[in-house]
Amino acid sequence: MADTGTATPRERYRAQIRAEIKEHAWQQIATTGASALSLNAIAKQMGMSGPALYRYYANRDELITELIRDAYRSLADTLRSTAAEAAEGSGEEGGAGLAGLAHAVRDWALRDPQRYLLIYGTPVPGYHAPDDITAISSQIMTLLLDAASAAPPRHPESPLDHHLAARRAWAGDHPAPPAVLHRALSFWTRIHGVLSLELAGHFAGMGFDPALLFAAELDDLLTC
Amino acid sequence: MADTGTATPRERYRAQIRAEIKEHAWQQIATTGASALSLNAIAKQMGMSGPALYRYYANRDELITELIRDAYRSLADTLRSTAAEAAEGSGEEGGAGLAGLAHAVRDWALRDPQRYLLIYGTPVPGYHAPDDITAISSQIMTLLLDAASAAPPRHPESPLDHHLAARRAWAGDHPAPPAVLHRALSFWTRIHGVLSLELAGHFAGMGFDPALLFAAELDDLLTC
DNA sequence: CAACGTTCGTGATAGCCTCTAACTAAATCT
DNA sequence: AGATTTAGTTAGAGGCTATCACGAACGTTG
Repeated sequence: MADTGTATPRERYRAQIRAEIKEHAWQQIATTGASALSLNAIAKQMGMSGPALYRYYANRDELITELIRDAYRSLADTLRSTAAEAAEGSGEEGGAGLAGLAHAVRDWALRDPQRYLLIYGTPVPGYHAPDDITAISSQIMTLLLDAASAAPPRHPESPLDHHLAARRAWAGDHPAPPAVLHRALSFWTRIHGVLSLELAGHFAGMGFDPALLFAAELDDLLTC
Repeated sequence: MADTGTATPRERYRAQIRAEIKEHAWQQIATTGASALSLNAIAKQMGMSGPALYRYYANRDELITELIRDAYRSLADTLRSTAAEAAEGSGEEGGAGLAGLAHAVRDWALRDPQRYLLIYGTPVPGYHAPDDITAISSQIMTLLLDAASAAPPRHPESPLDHHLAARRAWAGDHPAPPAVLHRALSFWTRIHGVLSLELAGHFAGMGFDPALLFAAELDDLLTC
């Protein structure tokens, strides 16, 4: 994560403490949620006094921003390697790429639900992510567009397709046709819809298996 | 909301103060999010000292729970009247009910995004809603099932349908066939997926019109 | 090696928060 | 009118974020 190879001992020590702080932060977020994250509590857990943490993070926001950045990076890495494996294994099996990405996202999210919700959950109204984070999120979008390009479009072009064709700046310089832009967006929203309701516990008392609903949603998305 | 007709003056005064507190709370939530809700700040806004509020709400959690309850009630009322209008206007126009509900949900959510996110956004890990709130949420589910029943199933039965047929307790005593249970769940997850990403601001920098994506998603949901 | 500047961690402190407790004043009930 | 319930106050405990001044450890450099 932080290259501890080439640096002064002081910088290596500093990087290690920062990493240790983040570990405690993740642990705390996993159990109490991001809104209850306490720098003070982390400091106590690490055996030092409260204000000491401010040597490593200027404030609570900066720590949370770095957690968000790491979460995005982790998701992007996961999806990148999933896409690479899919491209290697089967030559061009339309939709297998998207299915692989879908399951990779769900596995990643279930591994630490609060980490997913830190990215895609309720945002704090004032917060604006720095540019390098939005860059990672557009890397993720590119992966989705690549996978969506492999699956052939099945629908006649919708009014949305024309709209997207004109406003395709968010796709960067990706050469996907309008139908693929649409397909990637729809994939994103549908996966997020079923997954976020599961993570938020809205299926908890209902008795059915969320994995089956996810699979059905994915199947419908790919074959319909 | 609270029946101020039949009660002692003291009870009416109390109910009015509680309502006033909630109004300030909603205002605060709309601008700073639910996690930053401060009883102290509300008290100051109302011109009284901090601890005075604890005469009306035992603690912060109780206030937030009541806000969640009111939000659910408001959404349920909105959808109920939308469903009633749809049933009255056009006799049985398959899918018009679902489309009406979808737009009603979106309009309701856009009117106060934080109110939607209070219900369907990131939950506090420890929190468990009281029974009367889950009762309202199952009323909403019943409205969805009613509307979904009107639209004929277009798909062959999926493996999920069998699963849902066996575990239909969450549908209460609703006589919907398995395909309709599936349809209602899919409607919920898809509407929530596109809507929650919009409300969370994930489409903000992308340039396209979220309303068109919502409409396309709804159209695909109904016609496919 | 010794002096120096940098960095780390500390306690003290301000200001915010939730929430409790003791007390006063007002309204209601008998 | 007197007794009781209730509303609101201040004081304060304990938590939090964050700043500041200070001493102690560290690395570098003459």
